[in-house]
Amino acid sequence: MNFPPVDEQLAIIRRGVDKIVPEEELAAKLAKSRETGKPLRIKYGIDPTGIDVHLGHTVPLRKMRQFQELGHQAVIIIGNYTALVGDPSGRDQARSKKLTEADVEANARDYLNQVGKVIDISKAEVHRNGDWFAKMSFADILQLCGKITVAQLLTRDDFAKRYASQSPIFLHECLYPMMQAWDSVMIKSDIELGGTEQLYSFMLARDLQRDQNLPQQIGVMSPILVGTDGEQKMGKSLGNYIGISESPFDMMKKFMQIPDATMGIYYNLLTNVPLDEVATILAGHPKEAKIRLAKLVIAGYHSAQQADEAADRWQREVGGGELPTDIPTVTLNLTTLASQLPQCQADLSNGRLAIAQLMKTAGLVASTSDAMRMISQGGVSYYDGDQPTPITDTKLALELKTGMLIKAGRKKIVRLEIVKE
RNA sequence: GGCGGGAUACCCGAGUGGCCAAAGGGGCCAGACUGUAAAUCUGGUGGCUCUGCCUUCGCAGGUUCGAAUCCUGCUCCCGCCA
Repeated sequence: MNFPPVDEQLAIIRRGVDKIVPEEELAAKLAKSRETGKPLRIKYGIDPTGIDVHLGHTVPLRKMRQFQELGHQAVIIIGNYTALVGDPSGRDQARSKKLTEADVEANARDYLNQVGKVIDISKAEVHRNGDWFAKMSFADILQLCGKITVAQLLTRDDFAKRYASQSPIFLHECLYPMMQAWDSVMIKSDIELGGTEQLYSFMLARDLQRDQNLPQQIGVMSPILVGTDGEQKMGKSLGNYIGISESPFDMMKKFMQIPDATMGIYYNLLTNVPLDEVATILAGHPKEAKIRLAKLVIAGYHSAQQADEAADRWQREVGGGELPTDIPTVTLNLTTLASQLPQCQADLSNGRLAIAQLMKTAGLVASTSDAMRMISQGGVSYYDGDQPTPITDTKLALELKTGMLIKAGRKKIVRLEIVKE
């Protein structure tokens, strides 16, 4: 195996990385691997808790990919056993829901599928930590526990906080970092990838590796990726994420809405564009820079062609104000509608419907009050042909025609299909 | 166990008998501007068969012509003491 020179490798590894601990050992490890021709074993562990992989998750995974491209060995740990515990990292409270083994396995497969879009899974080793944990006896576990003190555990920020505030810390949660560290022993990792919040577990792994007379791993920790709001950590619950399984166009729209100031971080962490080139790009027009960023990332999960198409479509439909190409159709059955909306029967028998009712029925708004507000603010129009007709009368009884478009606000639009029976 | 404070709309938070569908801020929605970024400005933000009507201020009851506001009980939260 021929590895690139250590300096070159270091430059690639360091990019976009927050902390390398201990940093001074990294060069030596790389040098040794280069001399002996032995690839380093790069560990990345995840808990199969049902993850919809988004760009935030791809940051360490991309780092893994880079290691693969440098010739090192990717080792993915599926924490099927640890998933039964729940990672306490960064949590102020113990996790409540417990997963079944079947859930965990299904999640694991789904996860590997998604991960394969970032790393070369065919060249990666995949282990499930249940393979070794399930075999351990209680005596084995006790022995392992004997290597960690409570004081050590309490150096963890999250545990310390919970302890101080007298929130419960369950014993099985205390074992979580130990298990994660033991994984490193079992697979003889040289480098572990993860977020900065993993520092404690990474260091514990070093202790256990030393205890087993193994070379100690180095933690390579990525920063947290901010979400599309540019402020908070990308995550599902905040709705500020871009999922890697989303359609090119959906990704495109989300990319174009990130704050300008966030582009630099995204370029750094989500692309391989050399950093000096990134500086040049960012010095140019922000819109162009954003489109370029979006295309680069989208191409990685779809294809360059699809990325271009998504960008063109965005220019037309969003930038250019053309009607979208994927307007959903709403079918209105006048007969059933008449029974659902008795107060509108007279209008319906003439093929008409009060605009607020129409908007609510079509799912454009949540309530008729909402519809009324939007109309009075000039946010609603309809297309009976190519040109929009603004609606200003909140009580308008619109004559319904199949093919007619109703637009509410900038983003919502539906096509009507009228059925009479 | 004792003492005290609190629970208000998506969130924070004002409101201590009528002028309260409830100040203010955040968020969100619509409009203007624009590169659907940011910033800024305007309006809006319980529901409805909407110039009016109905429901909401932890839960249940009571006082009153009238209650988010007063009284009683209950639930939950937070401080301080034991």
